[in-house]
Amino acid sequence: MALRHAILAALREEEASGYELSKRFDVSVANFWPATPQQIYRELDRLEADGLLDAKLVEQDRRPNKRVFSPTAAGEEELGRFIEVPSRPTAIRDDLLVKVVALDDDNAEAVTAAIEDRLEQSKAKLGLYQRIRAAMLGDLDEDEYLATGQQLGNYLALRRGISFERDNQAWCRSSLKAIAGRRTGIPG
Amino acid sequence: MALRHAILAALREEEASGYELSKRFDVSVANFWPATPQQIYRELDRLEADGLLDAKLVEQDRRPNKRVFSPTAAGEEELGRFIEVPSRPTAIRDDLLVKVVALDDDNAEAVTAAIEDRLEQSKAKLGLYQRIRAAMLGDLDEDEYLATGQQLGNYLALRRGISFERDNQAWCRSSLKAIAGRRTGIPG
DNA sequence: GAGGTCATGTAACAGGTTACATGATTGA
DNA sequence: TCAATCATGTAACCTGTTACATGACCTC
Repeated sequence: MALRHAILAALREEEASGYELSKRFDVSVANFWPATPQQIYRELDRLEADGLLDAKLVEQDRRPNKRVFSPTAAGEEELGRFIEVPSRPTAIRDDLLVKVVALDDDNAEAVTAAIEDRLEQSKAKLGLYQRIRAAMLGDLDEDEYLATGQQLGNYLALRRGISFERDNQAWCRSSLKAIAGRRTGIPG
Repeated sequence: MALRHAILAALREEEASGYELSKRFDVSVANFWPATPQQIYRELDRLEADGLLDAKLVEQDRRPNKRVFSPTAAGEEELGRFIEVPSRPTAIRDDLLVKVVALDDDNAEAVTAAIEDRLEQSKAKLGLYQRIRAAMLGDLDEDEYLATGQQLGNYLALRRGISFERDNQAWCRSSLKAIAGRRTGIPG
């Protein structure tokens, strides 16, 4: 049930509507807790019903009205409690590794293509993270940001995403090499 | 819907009952596609109903009978098709990073404890993976295994798990340092 | 005789995914 | 005028989690 807490944490930084929140999730939170707009809308309703969020209606001129949410005192407390209870170990569910364990002589080409595909995806993601990082750092270098930056938690989470993608790419490259090595050794 | 394909791939290596499969998932597949016994039993029933698995009843002497599953030709084909379709990017959902983005002066101690906890979990997991790796390698070294080992796909997936945990630990250590650095700077 | 393993399952629920609907405004 | 963006939602469905139940055997 960490989606609620991801939402509470995001709204604590800055209040937002469902639409705005889902945009923010796309760029930053998606790194560690992906969620579709539908999930977010549903959870916002529940959080409001449970008294953990305040909603206020903001009327706009040439745009649809929006409901802007921010945590209540109870919401802040709930977030505090969440931090105290033990985390379960990270669950990774990766299609690609399912394909890799199914590797055999007949599908080596398709598995290779799947890994190459992932490598490209990973490069794109890393590029995005690097741009977000540059924007966060501004004119500080990393050590300065770690010492004095405004959003240390966000920065640390972003670093996890960056090192994950780097690691991903290294794994893709070495696996491609290993599979190619086998294939050149096979007659045909 | 990769659970089905994870199961098909696992059964292709060696037929198994639901109980045996869930044990195997615990030790190796859990690395990239965790699943509870209940999920596995449900999916086995569906796979059989869809004609992708054959079930045979094995009667045992001093133990309950078991149903042992193996892929049908249609099951093999389904796995082949799965490998051809593009993978979605990995979804990581990590409680701990939700806590980290919620970091502030008041909860720094609790967040620190959560990271330390994760570091210990990660060490335990890495230890497990290393033991599995040693068992797979036997008396081969890594290069030899990559060139000639029987279960290249499994070995590559395991390597992903190992590097993920190493990376996890490096992140935990550097984050603990960054948070501690802040706290010594704060009066109190 | 208590607790663990072998073996399978039911039931209820929470969480995540996909498809679709609405309707105004803005920019190419 | 066509597509994109802003803004919110319903509905149906699939996947994952948790709790519980059964019963025999094995080991201490």
